[in-house]
Amino acid sequence: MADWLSRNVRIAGVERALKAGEVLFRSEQRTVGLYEVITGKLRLVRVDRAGREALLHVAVAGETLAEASLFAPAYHCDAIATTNAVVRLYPKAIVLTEFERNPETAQAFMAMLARQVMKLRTRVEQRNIHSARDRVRHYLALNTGADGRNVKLTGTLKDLAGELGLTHEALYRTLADMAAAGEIERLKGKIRLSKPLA
Amino acid sequence: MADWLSRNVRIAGVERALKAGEVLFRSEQRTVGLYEVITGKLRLVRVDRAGREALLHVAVAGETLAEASLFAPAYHCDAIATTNAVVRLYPKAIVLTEFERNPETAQAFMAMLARQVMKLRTRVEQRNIHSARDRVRHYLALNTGADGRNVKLTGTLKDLAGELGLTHEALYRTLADMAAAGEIERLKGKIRLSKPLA
DNA sequence: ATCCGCATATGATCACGATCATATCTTGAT
DNA sequence: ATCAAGATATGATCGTGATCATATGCGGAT
Repeated sequence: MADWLSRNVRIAGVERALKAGEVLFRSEQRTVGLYEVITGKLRLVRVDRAGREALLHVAVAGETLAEASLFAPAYHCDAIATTNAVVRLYPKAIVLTEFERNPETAQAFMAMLARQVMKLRTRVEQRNIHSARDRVRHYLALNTGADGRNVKLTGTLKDLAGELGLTHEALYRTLADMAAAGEIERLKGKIRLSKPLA
Repeated sequence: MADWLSRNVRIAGVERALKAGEVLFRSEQRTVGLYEVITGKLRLVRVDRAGREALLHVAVAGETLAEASLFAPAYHCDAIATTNAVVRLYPKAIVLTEFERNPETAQAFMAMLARQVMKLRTRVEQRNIHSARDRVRHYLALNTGADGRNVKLTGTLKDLAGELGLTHEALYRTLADMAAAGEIERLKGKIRLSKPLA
């Protein structure tokens, strides 16, 4: 994570611990930089005057957050710790001058953003699939290893369910059904497709 | 659209017309640059050996496409015209040297990518909302004008339904219900919230 | 060895959005 | 003025994923 930033930037990172519920920044505040989530969860929300929150994103450990703040004078949403959390701040001025001074860093950052865009577009597309089974198939098809047969599972099935936009129950059932139908094989820490596709 | 690129880059753009079904590029091919969709629709897919397609994204007019190709030696998916289409190619070398020569262009590009990431994250979050009504509420809350009361509708309701990941029928019904319940007012080309939230 | 917390299941029920069908209204072209 | 195509509705039915409940398995802490 944060492999996009040069050593110069990384050493300029400032860690900060947040208690659950604590506010990292609020809309309209002057931007100080972008953050990396080290541990815990933050939520990005837009809040109306009545205090209702509209959820924009939940950032978890390893993710970067408020990238657009580099190019804007003020934040456009609120960031609030959902759990106890630790974040690392990369000050705007340092990052931007590093980009100017060292085009390679700038390119690495662009590449990281471009990859994220790709990934997110794919996820949006995945959510257009209504059938749980087809959604799982879509995920498996896009995550097979080089052999086109094995899909390594990182994290728990519950996490995967969240990533797929399914309830864990639905995922458990779907996987059980697919295994019963002989479509997949369930191994320790991975899933194997019965008929490889690559 | 493409307001991120400097004049130098824009004039280097090369247009190309595609017939429906025509392939723009295939996975593994050497990258020549990124594209902007001028008219029509392209789909980005990953194809397995059996010829099955896994849809990654559908790019429509105004969108940019294959941004990550700037930083990779080969494409990682196939791009196929779904309709007759016109695209404009911005050659990799020109774009990249422009980034080095003119940091402002680089920053504009980064900013564009960062905004896209934001937007896509928000959309993914929106898709986590299951109730059609709440999904519409989420959309309205995030798209009110400065007065916190009016939401301008660009395009048709059908388009909006697609953006929300609902069928048009579901959206029509939901809007009708919300209007009947006095939650919203339906004006020409816009929707007004009965109780403003900002 | 025991206990606790959480992941993993699986069952029963239900709400709700998808789907298919049909009708009206709007818009633009000729 | 006429016509066609597409957007906007609205009705009826159905499938399936969400929800609530309950049980078991498993790993880690003490």
